[in-house]
Order: sequence, then C-alpha cells, then structure tokens
Amino acid sequence: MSTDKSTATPESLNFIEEIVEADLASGKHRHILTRFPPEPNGYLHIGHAKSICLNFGLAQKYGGKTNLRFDDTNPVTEETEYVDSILDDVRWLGFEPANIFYASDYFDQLYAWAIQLIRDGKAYVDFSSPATIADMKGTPTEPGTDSPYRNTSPEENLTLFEKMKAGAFPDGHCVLRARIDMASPNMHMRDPILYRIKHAHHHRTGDKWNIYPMYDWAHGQSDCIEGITHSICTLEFIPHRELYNWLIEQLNIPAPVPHQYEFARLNLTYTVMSKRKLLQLVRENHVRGWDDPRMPTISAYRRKGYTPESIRNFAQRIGVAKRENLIELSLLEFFIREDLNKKAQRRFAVLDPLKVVITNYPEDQVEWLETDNNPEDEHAGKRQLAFSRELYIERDDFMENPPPKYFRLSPGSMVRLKSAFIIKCDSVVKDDSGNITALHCTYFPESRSGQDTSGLKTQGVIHWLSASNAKQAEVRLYDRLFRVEDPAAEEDFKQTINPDSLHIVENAMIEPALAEVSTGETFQFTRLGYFCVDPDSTPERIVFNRTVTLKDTWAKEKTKSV
RNA sequence: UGGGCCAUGGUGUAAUGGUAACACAGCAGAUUUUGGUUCUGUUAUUCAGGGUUCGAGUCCUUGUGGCCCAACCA
Repeated sequence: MSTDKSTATPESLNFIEEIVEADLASGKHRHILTRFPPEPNGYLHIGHAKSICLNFGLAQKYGGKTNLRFDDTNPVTEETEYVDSILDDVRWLGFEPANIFYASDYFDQLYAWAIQLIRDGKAYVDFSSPATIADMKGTPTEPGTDSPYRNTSPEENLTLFEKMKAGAFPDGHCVLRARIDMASPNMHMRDPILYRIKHAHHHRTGDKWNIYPMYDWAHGQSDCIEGITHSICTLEFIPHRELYNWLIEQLNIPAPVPHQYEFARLNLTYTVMSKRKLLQLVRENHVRGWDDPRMPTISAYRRKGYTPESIRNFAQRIGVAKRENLIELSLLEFFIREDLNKKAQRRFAVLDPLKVVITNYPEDQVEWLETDNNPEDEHAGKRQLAFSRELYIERDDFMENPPPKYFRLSPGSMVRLKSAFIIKCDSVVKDDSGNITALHCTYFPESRSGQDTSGLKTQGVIHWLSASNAKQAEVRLYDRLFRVEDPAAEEDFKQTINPDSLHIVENAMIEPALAEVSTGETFQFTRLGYFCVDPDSTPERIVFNRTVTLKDTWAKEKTKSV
C-alpha cells in the first residue's frame, strides 16, 4: 500500500542511489549487480540488516540483482554454522539472493592471478618475520623501508610461491606481498600482504590449500569475477579503496570494473555492535546465546518478536550517508510498535496477580463476555472472556494511597474492567505482615460493557482474568542490555551491563485462549506490551518474550511527580 | 602530528545557489472501554571566521571538532 505521501513528495535519493542513477543514465552500466559479503564467523546483527536492505533494496529499485557472497578467506575463524544462520537471516528479512557464492569458490583464479602479478614483478615472497614486516612498514608519518626480499627475481618468486602453495613451509614462515610503494601516505599501499600460510582446514575447500588470500586480495577480485557493479562497504574501508583499484588495474580486467563505495555503519544507543564484543557477551555468558532477545543480532530480534517489515522500515528511515551516527533505540521500537499495532491480536495477561473477590457475584456463576481481538483491525474478529466471582488484576492497578491522577483502583474508588463491568473497591484484605492479599469489591450488573445503563463513569479501564479459568505461563521481560547510551565508548563496555536486563515472571496468568499457541506467534497483552511465543515453550508450559512495551505516559507522569 | 572521511534541531535524514523540511524523541491538548491507537498544536537546526554572489546549509578559503588508517582479521 503506497501512501500519497511517498508519491506526492519529490523523491530524495541517498548518495549511493544518485551514483547508481548516474551510472545507469550515462550507460556505464545497463544493470546493476550488488553483493552482500559477510564473513561467516558470527551471527548477523542489525547493522548487517542495514547493509542487506541497502544492497538488496538498490537492486530491487533499479531492476538489478544481488549476490550473497560468503567472504570465507580465513579458515580458522569461519564455520558452517554461521553460513546457515546468515542465509536464514537474509531470507527472513525478505530477500532472496540471485546467487549464493563463496570467496573460496575463486581460490584457483586468485592463485592464477597471483602468478600473473609475480611474473609482472608486482609481487614477491617475503621471509621477514611479522614483527620485522611491521617495523619496515613505517608509521603514518614516516615512510617504510624496503624488504630485503623486495627485489627477488620473478622466476625465483614463482618457485617460492609454488612451494608456499605446496605446503613446503610452516605457518607464518613467509608471505606473498604486492610490490607497490613503501613510502605511500596510505599505509595499505606499503606492500600489502596478499597470501599467508595457514595449514588449516577450510569449511569448504578442506585441506586443499596451505595458503589463503587476504581480504584485499579476494574482495575486489571476487567482485570482478561476479561482475559486481557497485561494491558497497562501510567507512573504515575507505583507505582500502586505493588498493582495491590498484589490484584490479594490474589484472587488466575489461571495463566496466566494479567500484567501491562506502557508507556509515549503524550504531544504536544502549547497544554494542562489534562482532568481537558480541562474541564476548556470548562466550562469557552475559547472555544466553547469539539469539538471546537482548542481543542486537537478527536472530535475536526475530526471537524477541520483531518482524522483518519493522526492520526494513527502520533501515529505510535511518537512511544512508557517510556521517558517523548513533541512532536512538526508540526509533527501532517505534517501527515494531507501528507494525504490531496493526497485526497483533489482543489478549489479557496478568503478570503480577492480585486477587479480587466480587462479593455480590454468585459463587458458581460464570458468564462469557465478548471482546475485540484487535480494535485496529475490523477483520480480526472477537473472542469470549470468562467472568466470575474471583478475578485477578495487575497488582499495580491498585494503590492503597494513590497519587493524584491515578485512574485505577484504590479503596472506595471505581474502575472499569475492560469489556466487562465497573467495580468498586470496598475493602483490602491483608495478611499478618500487612501484605495485600486480596481486594473485596462489588460490581454493578447494569454496567456491563456494550449495554451499560448504570450512568457510572470511570477514568480508568483495566485488564483482568477470571481466576478459575486462567492458565499459567512464563513471561520473560527484557530491558536494555547496557546502562549507558554508547557502551562501546567506555573503557570497559562490560562494566556498563545492565544487571536487570532480564526479568523472568515464572507464573504469569494468561487467558485460556493463549494456552494453545505456536512458536513465533505474537500478541499484544492489553495494556502491557507485545509478546511473542518463545521456542523454549512446551505444551505444558508456554514461554513468552516481551517484544516491546506499549508507550506508557502514566509511567512518565509518575516519574515527573517524584 | 602523514594521509583520508565527515560536520544541518535532542537523534537521524532531506533540501543538488532561491521560503531549512520529514521522521523519531520531547512538550501541550482533543478523542478513546488499552494512561495504547488516532488527531491537533508546539519547542528546537545549518561548527566558527573570512570570501564569491542580487541571494550560500550548498561554492571558495582558513580554522575548529569528530572518526578512520601502522592485523600474516574482515
């Protein structure tokens, strides 16, 4: 459904769309081909979602295609488990790659090209130690120095490289370097390493290779092989672009060659996004796994109850630019509320039950009252709610000494039980320690929802459950994982972990209608928030995750008065 | 401090030399049998100095500030 707004306002393009349109208009490219190139060494996060939406979105908008390419050039960090999860996540977001490729598909071609470079005197085998190579690299303000191996003849280099490939040398014994410029102001041009020796098992090529290409010697070349037109990556790769272009030039690839463009990665408040930090959270058990709903991974958002639409809308809204940014989490939450408000059926659940006895209601009577499944969706239908003498309400929907503007129950006050009756609180029942254990109320039979002739008015409307009909469930309430807006900026981000990021309600009360649900189903618990059925659920025990709370202006009001 | 990238409300993103706009957040109100939703109103922005121009967020220049680059990671 396209709104008038999107078509009426003149369309503004992000800088990459402008480039694409210019390239299409000039005839440089007839079709575009983008790629999403994750390294399969971890789970995808919301920052990757931005890149996925950008790359696939561009292709959809301009009639092109997008490849998924696993950048698997480092066998010691990469695993098939990650490959599978990445593909799942891309598809869940709603995108289907035109092709699924692996950088390792191109190892033979890369090797052949390396030989070409050596023959042309543009690459050499260096036996210097890692420390020596680092020393010779110089510093950003001082030029580097030439390696003693820099002028080895192409013939000898060919032999040496052959031996590297054949496994004649142990790990780290030597490397293949491009012969460029040890005095370049760009550190990446100071004879970068192209191949290193790793006698490691690769998740796809097995034990075939003893040498593996570095990122710079795989990425642009893979782009060439696939015919990528626009190779889009994040800002920190800007210094690599000169090398990206240089390596392509040396290979005499026919035009048009791919071009690298860079955009600013996504940062979210109260979130860390680096794979290293996320891995740490998992390894050190600060969370229950990669898909723990407190994580910013795509699989975690899915488990938490986020929809693909909400994430795509979010990605669209935050835009694409080259400026460092820190997006407020509230924007992401806005999009999931917006989506779920239209889609999620409403149900009653009481997380912290307080018993209410309707003293003027017959002991054994149960009546069924009708309520909307979703007031935002006329096609969502209705359901029946059991009403009886003993009910549960939310404990914080009652206050013995209410502050001003408190619309809920308090001694002597009245409140509407949603879709049911108005009740009045007559007395409070306490145990020996003074804890409130129940409320005695009376109801007004003529105030029945939809046929109210009582003439009574209440400001407050609360949800409730018939005690004898309610079932139990586990409900997991999540809060932000970090206490500070930008945990990555801290000396130690783990010091800012929020100790209360997970609150488990073992015995929440739910409508009987919620007893039969399946994993992934999403509901709005009226007045509480959106909740999603967790895969930990069993037929005996349903587990819900809170996706996001509802906006709560009363909570805000409370903090104001304090 | 060698090189590079960037600078617009609280947060993001537009405005392509011609009235600084959109979304979120905030605030106020209306509606509401969810303190939800919806609707209305509202606060608040061009890093600084100089220059070009009838006119500059935009072009030039000098500063300032932030980020990136010295992994056999990607």
